[in-house]
Amino acid sequence: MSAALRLADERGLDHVTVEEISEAADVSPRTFFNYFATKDDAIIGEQIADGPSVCDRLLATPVEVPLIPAILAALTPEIEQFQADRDLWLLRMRVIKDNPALLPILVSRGAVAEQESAVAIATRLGLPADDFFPLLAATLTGTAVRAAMMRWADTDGAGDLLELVREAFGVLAGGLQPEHLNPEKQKGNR
Amino acid sequence: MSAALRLADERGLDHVTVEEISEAADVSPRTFFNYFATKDDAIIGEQIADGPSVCDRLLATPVEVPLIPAILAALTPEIEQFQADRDLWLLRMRVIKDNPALLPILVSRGAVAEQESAVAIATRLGLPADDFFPLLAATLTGTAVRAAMMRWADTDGAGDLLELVREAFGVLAGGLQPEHLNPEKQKGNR
DNA sequence: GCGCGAAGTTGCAGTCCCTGCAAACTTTTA
DNA sequence: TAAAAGTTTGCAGGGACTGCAACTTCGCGC
Repeated sequence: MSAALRLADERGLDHVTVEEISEAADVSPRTFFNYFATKDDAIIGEQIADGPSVCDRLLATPVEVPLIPAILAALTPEIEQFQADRDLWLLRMRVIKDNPALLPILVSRGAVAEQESAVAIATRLGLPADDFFPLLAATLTGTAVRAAMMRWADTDGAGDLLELVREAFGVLAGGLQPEHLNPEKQKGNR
Repeated sequence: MSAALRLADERGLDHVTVEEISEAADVSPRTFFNYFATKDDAIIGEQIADGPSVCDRLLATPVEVPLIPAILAALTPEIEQFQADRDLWLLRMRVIKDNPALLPILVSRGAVAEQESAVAIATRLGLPADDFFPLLAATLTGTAVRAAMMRWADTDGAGDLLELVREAFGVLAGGLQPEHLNPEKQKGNR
């Protein structure tokens, strides 16, 4: 994975062959494919295998807690994990940004987790499993997290990822009003 | 495109080769690739080449109109176009649902348009082009539209797509409160 | 140390996606 | 009717990916 990321960052993903990656990693190309189904998978990584744990945490949160804070709380440990693997993720996001074909793949990985989250949200709210709202809530919050990560990567990890996610959730909770952005910055302005 | 959709629907995308598609369409495989960069492109289609027009309409809407209604209005003609090509899109969405690998591609097509919309939103609100909010608003609304389309396809196009999009935007505007869903249905309940 | 089975690694053959190039073919224009 | 412009096609080839069978590696009881 590191070999793939490094080479893709240096030369661009399509100018790197699986043969080169495997050579850099000291394995045969065949072995590469024993671990990654596709070349792209070596860049994206196993992914936020958080599906289960996020859902578990979401279900464990008391029902009194409003939806958005509950989701945010359930997500927090994952976010912190991202920050812990800061360099890995910044490199990964840079490569993804330079190879737009990868972004959709990143999204689709989240889609599975979102599907599961949707079910958790439905049970939380006592809605039928096939209601539109839980799905919508899951995909929208997932998008918010992803946007925050992009933003984080765009600023080279200068800001605090968790804070960015909070901002994004704030906008979401506030009904997409610009005023709800950057609450802490606006505090300083008043 | 129809040949590709038909065959993919019948057998599953990975059990159809480009050679078969081109044969069904009475062209050579080489010609296929003159029109579609990838096999997947034949399924997804040229796509919502609405990028420009949606932005234009958004910029043309008076600034007094709140953001969400403005975006909804700018989107409406496209949505209606989807409904007009109902069968095409329902088939397409079914194939996409059966081949999850395609979903990311659909998303990425929208991503370009979203990027442009973000700029339009920024100018509309008088925010700097690199502000977080416009990007967030563009990706969130894009996600809402996509979720509505999925929902529409899931119900086999039974409901009204535009109405579903309105519901999704309502949830978005209402800060992700379940109460904001299905306003017209709730009317009947009161 | 020695067989032995499980697990991991590799090579090979083959399919399919996709590309550049140049030759044919078709249509338009003069 | 001949040249120009636009399309379609075949061909050669690179690279992703898979199934299979052989080969190494490693731990373990003897």
